[in-house]
Amino acid sequence: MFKIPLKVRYAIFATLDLALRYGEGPIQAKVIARRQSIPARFLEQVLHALKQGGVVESLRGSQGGYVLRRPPSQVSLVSIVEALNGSAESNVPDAGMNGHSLRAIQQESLLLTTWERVRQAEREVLQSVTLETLIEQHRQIEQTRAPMYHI
Amino acid sequence: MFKIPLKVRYAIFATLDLALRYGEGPIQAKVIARRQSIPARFLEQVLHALKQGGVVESLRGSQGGYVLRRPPSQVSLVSIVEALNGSAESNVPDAGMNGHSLRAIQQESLLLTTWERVRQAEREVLQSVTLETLIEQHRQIEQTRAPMYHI
DNA sequence: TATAATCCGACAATTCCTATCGGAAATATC
DNA sequence: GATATTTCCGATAGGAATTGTCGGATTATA
Repeated sequence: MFKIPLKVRYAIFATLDLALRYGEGPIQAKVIARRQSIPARFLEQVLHALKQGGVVESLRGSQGGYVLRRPPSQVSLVSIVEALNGSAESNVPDAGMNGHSLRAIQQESLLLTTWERVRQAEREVLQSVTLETLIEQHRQIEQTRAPMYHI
Repeated sequence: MFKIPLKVRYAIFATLDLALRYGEGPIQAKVIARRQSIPARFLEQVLHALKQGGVVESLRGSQGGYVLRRPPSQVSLVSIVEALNGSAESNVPDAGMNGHSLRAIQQESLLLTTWERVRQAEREVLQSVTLETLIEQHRQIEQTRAPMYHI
């Protein structure tokens, strides 16, 4: 239905990178960018947004970098996605609503109700997936594939 | 999480307009556009897409117009949304995947799995809502609000 | 034939996404 | 304290998607 914005993809890969090294001190944006093939300057912005959203912590200055604010098992994808959307994401078309009839406004609010349910459904799925979940799945895939290379 | 594209909003309002007059013969795009405050020329395109998606039927020539292909209770929002997206909507970044490591590809497919679940969740909600559902809700809102105007 | 409608492709305007850049602020290290 | 390193912040450019317009072809009614 809806595409994954590149921003979100980058954010997940970056946090996944941090998760794999959780507890080993801060990691620089530049390093993550190289490892994950993400435009460095763009990733800076993404990480900054993640910081504002409380997903990561930043340490400025030399030897600085980024760290997950909580263990990978506590970081759900919904927190990442919402950090990037500024968690404002008002879908209400307040502007352009001038001169519309009461009927139109009611139709509008009706639609919003439905869309709210859609968003809630999205949230529930994303909330159920954490960075640890992804890492775990990743490991399982590798384990089942590894034997195949030996045949 | 995700915004409602205007296209989709228009499509729902248009089909809702058709639903309210289901069985009364074809309705012209121009008429719907006026009633729903939608740019007429743009609505034509939207209705055309809805026709390709099998949601509406069109009757060309004088006295022509559009008709729902099925009764309002049989038209779910998912069919409307998918009609507008051409139901292709591949989210796979096949291009730009060159030179990526196996690890990156696995991460990618991992993400796709999760996103597939998100999309499925969206679909389920949208499938559960039909034009009749919306009309019914609309009536209920009006009924509960009507008494307030008399106070 | 005249009129009214959809159909179809092209295209313009606008908004959003992606990406880059320059420099300011903060911090560790020497 | 000086220097190097790194995040922080705002501006902005390029491109893609969305939104909207237009002209005329096609189809059907009367």
